[in-house]
Amino acid sequence: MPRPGKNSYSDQKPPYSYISLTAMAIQNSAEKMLPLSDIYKFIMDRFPYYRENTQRWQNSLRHNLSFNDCFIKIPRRPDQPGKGSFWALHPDCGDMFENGSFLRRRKRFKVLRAEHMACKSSPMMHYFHHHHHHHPGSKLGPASTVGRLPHFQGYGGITCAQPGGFKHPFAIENIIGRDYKGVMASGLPLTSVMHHLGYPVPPQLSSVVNSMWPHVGMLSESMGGVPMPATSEYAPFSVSAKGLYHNANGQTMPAVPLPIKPTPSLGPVPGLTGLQSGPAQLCSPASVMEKSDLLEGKGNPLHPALLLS
DNA sequence: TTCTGTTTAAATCGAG
DNA sequence: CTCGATTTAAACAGAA
Repeated sequence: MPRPGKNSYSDQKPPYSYISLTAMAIQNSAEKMLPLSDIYKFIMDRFPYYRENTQRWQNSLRHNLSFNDCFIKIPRRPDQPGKGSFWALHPDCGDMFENGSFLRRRKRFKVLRAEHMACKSSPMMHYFHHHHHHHPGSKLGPASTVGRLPHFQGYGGITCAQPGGFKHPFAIENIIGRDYKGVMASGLPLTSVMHHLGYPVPPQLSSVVNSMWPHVGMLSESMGGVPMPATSEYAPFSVSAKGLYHNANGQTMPAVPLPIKPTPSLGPVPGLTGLQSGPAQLCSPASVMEKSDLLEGKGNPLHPALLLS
């Protein structure tokens, strides 16, 4: 039993890596994306250990955000106040936490230089292409490993912010808000809707976007059935409605759905490399080689902390 | 100025 | 022990 006043087990360093902690925070948010400050907040709120030496661990945290490709930056809309971008999980980092240890991943996914550079020059284009790639045709389908985020729901029945399953920030629901069903039913082109809502929709991307959005919805596939880890050191905590952003109409309005980071591919994307234009100015050869990529592994689910009480 | 974000380098730790 | 993931430190640029 933890003793009040004294250091208790809860003050010990949590058995999670910064990557895990950050992902927990992001996953816990309604929009599946958070500004840096909210990530800090999330961690400090439930892990007393991180209420100290903030300068140190926050620097490490930021390093992780930048260094790991599993985290992507999503720009704020001009009308959204606040500093910095929103951080989200890369759609393909689904198995990141299935490696038996929350401390470290088993291995990292290496990306080919060509693909890396390709995505640098045109993130959005690459993003869509990338996803188009492992989607429909795949033998694996929606609930398959690729293109889905892991079991965040169903932890011992403890609630998560998204009962219906994970909603990627780029998911249609998060882009156009809850009216999306009506919108889809209306038959209006997605790009029209996006444009109407103020999202930039490059003309040359229209066709791609329109064909892609419907599929992005598969990311919200719920896993469920994930057993609660035996270790209950870190009790569940409650979900606070963070990461929610509204426009003047009170409608949920996530930031611009435009990934900045390169989106590593899990496989070849035939015929797509020719679509980008211009050099990859943001992509230094060194970083291409060193940058970590998607995570891979298997084992367990992210856990306890995710569940708030 | 403080906060964000990127990057390099080195130390540390775990798994095999 | 080695390899590679993670952590820590630190320099630095840029935005709010």
